[in-house]
Amino acid sequence: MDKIGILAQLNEKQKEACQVIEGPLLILAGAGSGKTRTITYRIAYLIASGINPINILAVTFTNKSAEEMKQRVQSLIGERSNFMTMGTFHSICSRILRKHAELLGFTSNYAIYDQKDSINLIKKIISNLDLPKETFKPKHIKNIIGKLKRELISPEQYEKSAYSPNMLKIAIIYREYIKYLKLNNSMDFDDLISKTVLLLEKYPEIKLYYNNKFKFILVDEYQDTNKIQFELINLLSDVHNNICVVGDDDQSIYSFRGANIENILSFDQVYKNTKTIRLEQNYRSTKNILKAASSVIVNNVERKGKTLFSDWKNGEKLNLIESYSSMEEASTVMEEVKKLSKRGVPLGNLAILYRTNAQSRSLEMAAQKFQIPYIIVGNVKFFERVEIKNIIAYLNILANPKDNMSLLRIINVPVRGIGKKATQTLEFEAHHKGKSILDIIPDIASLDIPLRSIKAVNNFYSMYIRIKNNSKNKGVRKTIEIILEETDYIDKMYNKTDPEDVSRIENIEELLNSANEYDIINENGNIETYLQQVSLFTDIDRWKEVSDRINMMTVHSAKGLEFTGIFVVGAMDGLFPHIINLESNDKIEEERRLFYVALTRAKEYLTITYSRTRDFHGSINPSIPSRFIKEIPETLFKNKPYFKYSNSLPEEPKDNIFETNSDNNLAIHPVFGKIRVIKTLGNGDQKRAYIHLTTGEKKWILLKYAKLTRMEK
DNA sequence: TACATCAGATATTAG
DNA sequence: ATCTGATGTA
Repeated sequence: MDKIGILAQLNEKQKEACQVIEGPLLILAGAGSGKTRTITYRIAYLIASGINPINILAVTFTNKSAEEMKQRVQSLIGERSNFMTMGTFHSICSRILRKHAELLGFTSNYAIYDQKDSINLIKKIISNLDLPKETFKPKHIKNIIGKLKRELISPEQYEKSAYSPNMLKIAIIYREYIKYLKLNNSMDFDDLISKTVLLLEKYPEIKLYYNNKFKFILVDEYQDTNKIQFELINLLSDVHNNICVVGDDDQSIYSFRGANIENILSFDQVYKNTKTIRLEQNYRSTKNILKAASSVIVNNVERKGKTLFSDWKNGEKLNLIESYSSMEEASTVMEEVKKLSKRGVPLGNLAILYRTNAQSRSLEMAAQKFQIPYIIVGNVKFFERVEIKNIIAYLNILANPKDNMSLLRIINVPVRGIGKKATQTLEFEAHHKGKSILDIIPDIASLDIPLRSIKAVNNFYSMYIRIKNNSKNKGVRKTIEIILEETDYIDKMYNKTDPEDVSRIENIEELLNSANEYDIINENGNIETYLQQVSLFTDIDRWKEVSDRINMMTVHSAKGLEFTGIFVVGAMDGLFPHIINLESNDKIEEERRLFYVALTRAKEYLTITYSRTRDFHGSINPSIPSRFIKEIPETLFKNKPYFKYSNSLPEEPKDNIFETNSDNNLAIHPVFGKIRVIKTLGNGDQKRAYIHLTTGEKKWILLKYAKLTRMEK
């Protein structure tokens, strides 16, 4: 397709976006305004204008969207597009780092640690330093370290700025953490970007090389970039200044990952002579849905402000459904799903969106009860499942023998008689000598380890060597097969009658399939590149829209997607907006943006549901509808008035608080009917009871809100 | 060393 | 309700 053909398929604003080729360009693209379309056509237009695809860099939010964009550009201008560079910040950086790892004291086969790996490592460091893990919570420390890395603050700098003893301790943990990663030739997610920035800052010739390579840079979802990502793009675009960013300040939802909304809000001040284009025509949603979404987002103060319009029909009004419990809510949603499905909407065009992953449980149960095929995206992430991580750990030590973390993970998995004592000695010795554990295993005879374990370790080592030799140049799938065979993994680990185990085996099979796919696509592939690709893969990347399964995911995962029908469930104050973010206006505004993202995923049908009670730690708490629902004009709803129950908390019963004792534990519960109290916990406001329902089900309830009446035995 | 059992803490979102 | 880590037992 030529330039004219490309432009012919766009509206005026979109055309304009294509034709600004040089200099900084800010595209403010509202929800559903054809953003992806504009970006792909703009890239095609650049290439059609004679720009070499090799000089184009496009940064996307997920690997999946990079892949899709590549396909679409290719269908517009053909095979030439293969020479572009496209990917997420993390994947692009990991490719750059592979080339230059030596300059930073790593080798190109470095391993990438995910969140869990990092936290495990921090846990270990904290216990090695004999620090109390109550004060130094590993997850919290990980967040602090991540933040420091994103701001390029070294442990030494942090130490200098510390104003409390705990901060000094954290500086030490941070220092140890970096040391350990380097010793293991490993990087965490934050390193991928911050080390690339360091590389470009430190080596002007490398910076110049990439500036000349990536003469045209495009960044999607710019509202969710953070400081270090800004820095990276700034460094890469320094010479040519052809930087095009696309985003929507109303959809900035990743501040917890350091996303800085200021990046987009002040882009035109940072980059002089910025051309700004607003895409305000919405092609996705019906007028009613758009109105609802707009009336929510106008309540935010921190925004550039834009008005979306649509030529589409008004469409159906929104559905608002109230339930008593999360189970009832989930069931009602499934009934609605059946209705839409009967009206001809394929299940694959529907999505249920929720604020927290934990909410997927009741939805999953209801889907099973109603026999509705479903797919849950995210939650327990595929590559974080134990069975997958273990096999990946075997691959890791083949690719990067210095990776002690992976070695320790599998040295006794499946169990082979190498216990705590033996691994501790190995670890201590390796640390002492500044070597990796695999390095010192040949000297094991000289260590203070019981003979039985020495034998086991030696057996493990010779197995490792066998796997290493047999898998040379055999492809990833074959390598995994050899690992499974040599370790007798499936037989030793799993019992084929246990349904949990069956699904674990299925996951391993899925891993084999994906490895096979990798082998086919990458003729010159190897374990190292496979691992780097895989460790940056997410569930949304793996997700394939299938026509006959309903999609369930968090609102965050749904970013960038669209569906014919959307169900936003759990729209309660304290859940959405989440209780943790009620403390400040900034945070509530982000929750509101998140709600806005949820609503704007819908094309034709939008249902919002909430429940009067909320499950928490197994107990049931009262709750009220989300404040965001109240920001939607009543007239946009099918059903009104929309609060069946009163808008306040259920009244607290004064007299009927049930106290159980050993000789009388039967009661009548207002919701569950006849129950047996098995045990009670806590006191006063926190008193909870573990009850046995006549259905055989057991659960926790909060006594404070349960009107219970004593019954004779 | 391996496995069972129990107490205690604990869930926001995610590359 | 579920997960983790500590303790006890074979």
